[in-house]
Amino acid sequence: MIEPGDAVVEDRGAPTLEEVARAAGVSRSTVSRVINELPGVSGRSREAVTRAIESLGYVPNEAARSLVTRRTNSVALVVSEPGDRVFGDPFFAGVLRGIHAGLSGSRRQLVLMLMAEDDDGEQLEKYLSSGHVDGALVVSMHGDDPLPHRLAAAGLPVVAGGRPLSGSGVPYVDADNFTGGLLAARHLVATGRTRIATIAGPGDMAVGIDRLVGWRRGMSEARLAADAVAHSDFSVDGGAAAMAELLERQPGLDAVFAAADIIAVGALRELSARGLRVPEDVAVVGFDDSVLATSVTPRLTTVRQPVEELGRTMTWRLLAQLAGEPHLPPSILLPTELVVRESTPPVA
Amino acid sequence: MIEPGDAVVEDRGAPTLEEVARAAGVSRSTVSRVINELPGVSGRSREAVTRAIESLGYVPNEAARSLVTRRTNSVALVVSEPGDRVFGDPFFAGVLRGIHAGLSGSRRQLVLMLMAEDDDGEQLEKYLSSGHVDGALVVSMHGDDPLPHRLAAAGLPVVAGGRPLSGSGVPYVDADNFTGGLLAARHLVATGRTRIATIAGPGDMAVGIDRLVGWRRGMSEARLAADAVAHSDFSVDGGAAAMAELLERQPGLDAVFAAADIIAVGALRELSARGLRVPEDVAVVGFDDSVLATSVTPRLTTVRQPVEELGRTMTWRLLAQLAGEPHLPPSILLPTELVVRESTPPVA
DNA sequence: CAACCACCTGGGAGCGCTCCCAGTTTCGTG
DNA sequence: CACGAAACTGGGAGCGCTCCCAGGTGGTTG
Repeated sequence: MIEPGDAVVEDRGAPTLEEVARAAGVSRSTVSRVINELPGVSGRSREAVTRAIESLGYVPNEAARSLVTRRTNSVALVVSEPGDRVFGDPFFAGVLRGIHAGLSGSRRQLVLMLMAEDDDGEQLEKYLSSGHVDGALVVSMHGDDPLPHRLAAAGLPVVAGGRPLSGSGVPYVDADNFTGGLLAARHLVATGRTRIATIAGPGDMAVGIDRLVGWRRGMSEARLAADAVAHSDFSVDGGAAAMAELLERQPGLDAVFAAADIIAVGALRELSARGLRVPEDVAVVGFDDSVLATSVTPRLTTVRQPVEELGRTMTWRLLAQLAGEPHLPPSILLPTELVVRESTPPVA
Repeated sequence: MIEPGDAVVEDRGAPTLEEVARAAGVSRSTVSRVINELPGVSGRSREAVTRAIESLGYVPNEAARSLVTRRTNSVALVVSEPGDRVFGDPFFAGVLRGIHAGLSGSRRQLVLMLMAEDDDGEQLEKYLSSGHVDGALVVSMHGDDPLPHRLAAAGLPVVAGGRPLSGSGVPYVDADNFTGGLLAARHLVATGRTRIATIAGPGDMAVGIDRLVGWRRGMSEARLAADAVAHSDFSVDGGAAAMAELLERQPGLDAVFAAADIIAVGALRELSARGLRVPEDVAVVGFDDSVLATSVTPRLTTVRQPVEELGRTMTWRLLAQLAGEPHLPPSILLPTELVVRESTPPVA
């Protein structure tokens, strides 16, 4: 109960534009101009406003701003995978770091959206395509995921991380996996191996396919048979199983290109279990140049992809699109390079 | 140029409440009531509104709503660490999964905020404490991080993941690291080891301290000296270096408790490099029960902590607080348990 | 010195929603 | 059958901001 005579304490909520204006002795409009760094404000006013903002600790109300500008100053990072796989993956960690770096300085927030296991994306699609975010970065593991395309079709600016298998025209950023596979094959050939196998990634992912195709190309360049192929998911156990399968089929193989370091680790385990020495009996090349590559013995020759750069580039591409920049490349391939270590010495 | 006579196409933006109301033949208010599941709407109206919403594909404008309710329906996940460490860490991945699970069904978005390397948190603190999110989950690696406390002091509901070192009263959820360390020590004692060392985590983190203190307690229970202590960060190399240090100081040690599986992996590497066999010469216990524990040979005895549960509990605690629930526990400790594998057999 | 322009400033309108209150209808009861 | 209560409904106000336009002020020019 407020008694007459009580000092009614002023609402101590966040200060508004209006209050800043009053404190600075100018109008709402002028404060707004200062905040948005628009021209047409005298030095004197600008300074008064800046001081008032400082002393009141004013922070613009994003909701109010968003209501009128129809921009949210946020972009979504959509991970369309049960999450188990993606987080904890050093590859993804690097991408995320790149995204963050690319976003810093743009005053935009990152809204993380994980696809629920039981969700068909309906919910998510509706949410995203109805103005809650300005754009979306979609990291799909499975290249045939329809989500990126559907979001783009709904008018939301989208950049995919990794080439979507369905050539849907969604702009994407990816590492040059084809060249990576090619480099690996060429390197193994150059070291003198001839019975070269590969453990490719899943056949329904672009990474799986592209690296495999690159390897095939390298094999055919050298006129070697390119039929020792096994597939594996990105896990140690998967890699081990695939290695076992290859050894059954091709007991005499002398080299293997694994489509990921983690797969290579599994291969190492299986080779060791069978008493095969690396690199003396079998040379091994990985992919990623993750921390794994240098943690195992022997340290892995591997194909390095610019992970952080990938995240940064995705973000740049999206922000540029949001800024309405013309002549943006529809998609971008980042270079991969071979890093030679002890797992692939030249044969004596 | 719009010529007179041109059919001016109606703005095809997202439909508004007003339009839904018109389509359903009711008022704005009634539609609002339906959307917010408030009582006091006849079945007939409710149905008409539902149909209209469906057919127009209406999605509420969060900004407008947020402007008046002063709620944003989003919570921040603050990772106050350069990110390099945190993402890619399977521990964090599990926590994140738990957070997501805890959030699903609450209609709240997760806004990811990584602390920039060069930032002192000023920016972040200002942003967070001025109404941009309803609450924050703070995952700090370093326990003396002032951020959780400062956010809470600014009036933002905050739950910390991991015990903040400065006993600032911020509610937190953590694994029972003390008991974990205790269990590890007791187990090693029970298997017949007597010269037991530990590689603790960093001394400025609660995990480092609590696990160490638990181990010390276990050692003193058994009237064993608890002075073979080295510290390490959470990395393979750090673990190896610490192991080396311990072996210099205590050449005859027969067991080591590493405060993390990744540290244990480093220890294994160093032991192997020095020709010491695990478990014959030295028994090893890890912590986390991460995928690492079962990837190495021999598979590690380790202390399991309920990682996903941790994330879920943090989220639950925060949402409960936001909902204004009374009698919330200020902080919560989740149980840890020992998982025995081949790295710690009883001595013959 | 009138006329003009460039520069700056302030206030009104309105973004889409929730909340409040006043009205209207419907129903149960004496 | 009248009356009050309960159930439902609709419109106004206003959240804090941006955008637009109508002014005001000063300086330059013919």
